[in-house]
Amino acid sequence: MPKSHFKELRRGKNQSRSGILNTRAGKVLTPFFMPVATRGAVKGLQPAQVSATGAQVLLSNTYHLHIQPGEQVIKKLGGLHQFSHWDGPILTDSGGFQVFSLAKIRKITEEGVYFKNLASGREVLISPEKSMQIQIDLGSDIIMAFDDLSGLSLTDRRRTKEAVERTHRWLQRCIVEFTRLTKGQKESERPLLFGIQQGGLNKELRRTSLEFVQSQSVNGVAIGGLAVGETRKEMYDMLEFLAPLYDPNRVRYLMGVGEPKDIRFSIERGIDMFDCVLPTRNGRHGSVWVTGDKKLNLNNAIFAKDAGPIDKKCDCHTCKSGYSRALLRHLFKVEDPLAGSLASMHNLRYLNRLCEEYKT
RNA sequence: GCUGGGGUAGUGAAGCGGUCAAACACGUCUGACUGUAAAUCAGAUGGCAUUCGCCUUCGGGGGUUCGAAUCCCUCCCCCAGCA
Repeated sequence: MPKSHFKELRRGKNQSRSGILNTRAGKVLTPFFMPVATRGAVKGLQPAQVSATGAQVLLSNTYHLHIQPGEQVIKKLGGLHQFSHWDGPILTDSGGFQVFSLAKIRKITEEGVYFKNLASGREVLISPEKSMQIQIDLGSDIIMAFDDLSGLSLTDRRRTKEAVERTHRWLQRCIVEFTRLTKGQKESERPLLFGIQQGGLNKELRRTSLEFVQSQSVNGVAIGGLAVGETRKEMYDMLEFLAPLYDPNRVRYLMGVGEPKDIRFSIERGIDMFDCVLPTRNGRHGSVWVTGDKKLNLNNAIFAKDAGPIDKKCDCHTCKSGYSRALLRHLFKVEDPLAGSLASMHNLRYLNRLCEEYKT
């Protein structure tokens, strides 16, 4: 069992907790939200702008960076931190999500997953070992195991069971490869490895999977395969079910979530880490959160002459600088990318501020 | 003034006797996005009713025809060339 890298500092509302996660790139206060920088950059934002939203950790993607520009290029240029100008910790997703999101162009085998690279037409194999190698080459600080996300066959018990079992076998292969690749590194130099729990909407599978992952030599436990199309009630039921089963000494990461209310619910069910494309994707599409977890669509005509900021109570760069809803609507209408950037900063700040509420 | 080409819904632009309230694109309005194939996608877009449907449109006016945006006459306006 690896030395614990997580320290719980205090308990809060319901089952929430705050603590410190130690990574080789620095300490991180939990709970926290990670902006998504799939291809090495948070779309439309400079690292300093991302940092100013309160973000501590960035999430990048193994599959996409492997396809382009390739981990060898990044390694040669000093690693992902130097390449993308992000000094803080970086978590890389393993490519496991692409098993789900690119379902139409991939083939799952026991060896790994074959993806058809849409740009070149070539087949690309991502196996548990390959995923580890790529993430190590990228210089990731938090490495995710390569999992099999069964997605919406959530109700198909056989497929779900198969995915869970394969995820477990792949986790063991990931650990072996990770250990091999990091042999000789000091504890303080070694990246963290997180295992991913699956099980769809089947509680027994979820329980078994969580127990399995927590029995392994991993630094953190991730909940995968939620928020992929099931109802909110189904997701909440599962988070409620899992809450008492977590290892108290390890950090817990709910992958791909999400909406402010979902993050609140999850923090109060013991989750420490989140990531999601919503703040940035929605931001680019004109959708912003305002006090009360409400959503506004800045494209709407009612904002055409609205001189106010997105949210009077917000302390983000966009709101503090006095950019009006009218300006933002106009910039969205004329498709100026500045609109998406300003809205993304606002949304990221909204989620980071939400997490900060649980830190004291 | 002559010759030729045009005037179609917010814009551009199809249609050239019936299946035309009128393709398509843009614009506009609304919605959706949860480990990013996503600065993307979906729907609506003459009026009213919004279930059947009804009403008013294709520069203006007048004809032909069972029936016209589509054919004829006339007027108005644009564009090109020639005077």
